Amino acid sequence: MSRVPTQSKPATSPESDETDRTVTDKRILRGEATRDRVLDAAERCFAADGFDAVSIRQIAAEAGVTLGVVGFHSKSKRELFRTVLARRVEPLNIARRERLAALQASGDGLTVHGLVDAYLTPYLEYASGGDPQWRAYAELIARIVSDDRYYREVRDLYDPVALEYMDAFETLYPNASKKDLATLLTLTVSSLLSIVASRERISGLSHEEIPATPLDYRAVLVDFCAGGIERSLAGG
Amino acid sequence: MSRVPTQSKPATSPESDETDRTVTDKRILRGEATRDRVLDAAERCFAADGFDAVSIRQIAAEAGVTLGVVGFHSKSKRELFRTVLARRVEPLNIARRERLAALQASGDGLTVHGLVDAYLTPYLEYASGGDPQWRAYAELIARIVSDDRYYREVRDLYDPVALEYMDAFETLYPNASKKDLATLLTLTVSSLLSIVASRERISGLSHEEIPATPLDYRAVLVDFCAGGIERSLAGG
DNA sequence: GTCTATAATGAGATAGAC
DNA sequence: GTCTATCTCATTATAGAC
Repeated sequence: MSRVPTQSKPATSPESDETDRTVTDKRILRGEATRDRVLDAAERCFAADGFDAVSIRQIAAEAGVTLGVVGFHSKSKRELFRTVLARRVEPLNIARRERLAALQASGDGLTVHGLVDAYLTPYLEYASGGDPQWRAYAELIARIVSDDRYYREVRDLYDPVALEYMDAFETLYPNASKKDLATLLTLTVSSLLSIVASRERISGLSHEEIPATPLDYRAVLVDFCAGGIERSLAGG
Repeated sequence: MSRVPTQSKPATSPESDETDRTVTDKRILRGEATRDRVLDAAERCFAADGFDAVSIRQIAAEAGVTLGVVGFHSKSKRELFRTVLARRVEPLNIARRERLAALQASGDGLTVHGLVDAYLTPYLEYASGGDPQWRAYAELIARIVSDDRYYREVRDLYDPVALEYMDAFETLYPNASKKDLATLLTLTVSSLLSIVASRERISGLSHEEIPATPLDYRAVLVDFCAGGIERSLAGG
């Protein structure tokens, strides 16, 4: 991100210096606001249609800027994609770590059901909250997880916390193999994301209306995953 | 599919008539073989990179034909996609129906575990079998299920059998709501497909090699889904 | 049925005015 | 920082030769 070089201009008076700095600050502020609008628009477009089906022109139109502006804020379409994906990882990771720490502090309270709930709920809450950008991000993640080509770009951002949860599961099932634990955690994540990605299918099969939010599925989803993990690790 | 009009040519002798028909048959044969090569190539390309990322040129190159040939065999890229998706539905549906019928014929043998196994195993077998085109198709389905934009094109082909399984589950849990049954069946399908789509993630999390085939996950997958359904319908 | 050639459109990226 | 204009390249689809 470049800055307007105020230092190179000779300061002839305090006033002019003050004016220059104000102008610069305004430009930077406006630039960051525009940048956010571009990232938000990209997030919505990528979530709705996928990386390959979206053109930079569409994103520019959605953001209300011209093509050149998008080019200024990100060098390539791929970099734009990665920026969109990366900027929301921290809040999710933090929420999951806090819930895990709370469970572990409670000592005997550590259960499969509690672990699954702690891992799934932050995502469900963001996906169901009032921020449409977070909802778009949730849909984007649900879309790319089934595509190794794109998931490789965020894997390193999400796997550390997933491994911490795997360790917690291992304290409950010390004899379980790493492979089974990794498989079951992956199935849990897939189930979580399919709640966001496949709500249309659910309502199609049940011939009922789509419930309002992914959070409405929390109970059945957590029961499904926790019950599945326990049954599988109990040995059929 | 057009045919070369042999009737418009005057038949001067039995021999020439015979020759004409032989030539025609050969042309048709060659055309169908080419058509299959195009569909196979499209199947592999769509499975590997997704609909939007693949160009018709790539498909033509993969099939070893020119651009015009692909255009001759399917009017548009989208029609080609739909043809690829539709041509393998029947064998899968038949296999699932046969297994369901066998379970129901066994009377008391009907269990959640049995139903889940019957629904999941045909796909796992095709995805793990010797035919690379079936493996590509399995990957393609796993890719598009998380994308309503494409899944709508095959939904009507798969949902009838899914509804038959839902009915079977309902005989085991008469009090369960349609919505819960649809949710749990959707979670089961998502789990199944993620075994094909997320094997790289599983091996990444477990720091082990990727097992040879999706069928290797059959036991843990069926236990997970069956245990999850039972736990969820038991009410937490 | 297959191929070559091309039309028509849209893509990503960037240089330069403001 | 933003915008206009354009370069370069790839795309889908199709018309017409063989």
